[in-house]
Amino acid sequence: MPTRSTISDVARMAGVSKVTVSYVLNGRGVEARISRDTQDRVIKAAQALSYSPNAVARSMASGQMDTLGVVFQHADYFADRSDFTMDLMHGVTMGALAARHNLMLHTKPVKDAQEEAAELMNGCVSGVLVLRNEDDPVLEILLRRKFPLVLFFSRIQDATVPYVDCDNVQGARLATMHLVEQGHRRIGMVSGTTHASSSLDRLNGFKSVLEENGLELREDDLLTIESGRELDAMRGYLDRPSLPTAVFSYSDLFAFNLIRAAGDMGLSVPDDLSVVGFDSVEACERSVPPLTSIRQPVREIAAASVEMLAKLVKGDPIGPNHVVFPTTLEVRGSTAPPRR
Amino acid sequence: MPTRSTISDVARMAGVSKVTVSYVLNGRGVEARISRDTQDRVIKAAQALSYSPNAVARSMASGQMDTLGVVFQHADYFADRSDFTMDLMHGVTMGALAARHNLMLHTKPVKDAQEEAAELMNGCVSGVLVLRNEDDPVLEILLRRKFPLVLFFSRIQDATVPYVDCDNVQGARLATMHLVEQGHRRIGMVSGTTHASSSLDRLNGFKSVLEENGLELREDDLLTIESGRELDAMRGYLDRPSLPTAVFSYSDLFAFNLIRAAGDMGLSVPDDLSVVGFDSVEACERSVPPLTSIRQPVREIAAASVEMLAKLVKGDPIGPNHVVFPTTLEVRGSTAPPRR
DNA sequence: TATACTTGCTGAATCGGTTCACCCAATACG
DNA sequence: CGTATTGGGTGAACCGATTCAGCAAGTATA
Repeated sequence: MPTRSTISDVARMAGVSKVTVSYVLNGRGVEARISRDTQDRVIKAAQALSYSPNAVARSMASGQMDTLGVVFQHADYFADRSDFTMDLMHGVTMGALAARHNLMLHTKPVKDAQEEAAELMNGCVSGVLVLRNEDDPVLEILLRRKFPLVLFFSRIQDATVPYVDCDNVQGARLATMHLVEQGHRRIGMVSGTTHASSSLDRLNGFKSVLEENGLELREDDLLTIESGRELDAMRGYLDRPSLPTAVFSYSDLFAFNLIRAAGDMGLSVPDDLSVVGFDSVEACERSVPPLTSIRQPVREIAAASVEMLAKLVKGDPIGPNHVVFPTTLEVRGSTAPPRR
Repeated sequence: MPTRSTISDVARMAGVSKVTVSYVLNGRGVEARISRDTQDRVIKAAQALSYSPNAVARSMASGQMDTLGVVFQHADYFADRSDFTMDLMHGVTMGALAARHNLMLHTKPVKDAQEEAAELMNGCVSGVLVLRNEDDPVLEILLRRKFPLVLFFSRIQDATVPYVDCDNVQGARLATMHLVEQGHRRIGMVSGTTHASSSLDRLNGFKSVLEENGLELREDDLLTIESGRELDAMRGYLDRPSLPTAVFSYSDLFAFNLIRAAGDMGLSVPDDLSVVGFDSVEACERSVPPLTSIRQPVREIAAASVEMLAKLVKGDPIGPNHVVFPTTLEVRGSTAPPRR
């Protein structure tokens, strides 16, 4: 509310023009050949008035903003208290810190994709980090309008669109190979929504290992969770006369539910059923049994995404426009050789 | 990057002036007496050009922004993966959604408080949500400059500064009364940093109950954790010839560490030592023993803070400028009557 | 017929900066 | 001594909206 001092105030006080103030305060004094003396006067005046430039006006004039947007799939992205989301937030904030940018969470309600895209492109952001998938309408509009964006934890067919993600195929392969090595011959999978690239990649990685080992994936050994009601779905999955001896789960969350469902059905993990998760959240260590899982470097991926986006909006070369981080297998107690 | 259509483009296409377009698109057509006919033409043109107003220019002209800032204590606020932080994020995003605002995380690095405050006041935000404490230099500057702000999960002496928080005194009282009711006569506390209002309030609530029950707080039964090395501090605390039979802990995190330290020292919880935490994080239920704790409605507090800030910047009456949510006691297995 | 409202719309100023082209004085060069 | 060159600085346009005062034409009132 209180009226804050402007560049004109500083100019007046220093006895120079706005232009001079602008140059000096932006460190372009030399380039604009402003004398040391004048520079000092300007700086003194600025300090005296505790002036600091209005970011809005600056953006308006220069067309550049120091803010990057972050877009999630849905408004209540933070509803589940997952390590994944926390690590993601930690990663993006650290990345933004390093890139000297602020971060904008797009939370203004919108009525349709068109409006959402408009909001994004017209917000005070110069680019956005997007966690969306193929054929997301908002993503489509942003791409069509060539708005600077980097996908993170997701990717789409169009290879020209930059993304940063972990190697989901490799992660799934690690998990599956681990099960194969333990001697499992009938392995199932609980997959995530077919709309997410991570889901499809993990499924493909899983299938590829089965194939390489001459193992067959029975149709009903693959459970696809589109959304919600997981526990019920898991129960249904396990309530069959003949079951796989091991299951690779799209996520740790699914895995925990699967283990719980197994318990409900009187199955013991890992004796009756080995389970591998994905994400290696902290709870893996405390769960009973501790969950074998695939770790992806969430913070690093998030930070790298911001870094890439920052370069992109700045016009710097971004190097490769696909950055893929490796994953690692962390063996805990939920996997064991199948019972004889 | 691609040049986007401006209000002038729309004006040209519709054959009217920019002014008219502005009025129509802002739904002020009636007020400005624009004919239905003209309005239609403008709207058509805007759609044809898929125009949407530049938020920066709009803010510049109107002096209002649709963005609220969020400021935490430190840059790596998301480093610990706590339910508290997740719930806070969930709350603020939901609140922002309801208030039709975007949210800005201040992550640009700064060299001092002065610069940080300047960054905040000059960023594209019209007000900030602040989680800071008494005599925080940034907070001080913001207040001195009368920049719109709402404290959340914290408060300061100055009663004119609005805040939203839980009733920390009452929460501490609930916890302590529970221990007293169980028959404990010597009760200790692990307190948090003396810089945080929540910490002081909980300590005061704790002390008040002791006093009311004629119980004395021995000096060495109070452990104050300023930061880090908690586990060691807990060990030191417990490594004494004579111990309290119960301890109220500032947070669940501290409580878990205390329980762990107790285990290390061969003490059993709750047999040798009852422990009450604060926050009632999810892990309370899974821990061994499950942790008795005080629940505060983090999401509601966060959402209410945003709501209040939104009103504040809009100039609407905010009602009471202190909003305090009650807390509840959740009894689990970590508390029991003292051993005879 | 003159006056007063309405209706419908727009010109110009403004927000607070940035940027480009250009100007003036002083010194250097030939 | 005339012409470049350099140092030091500024005027004016512009970014894309908003807002207020005012104008012109048409209708109602007296």
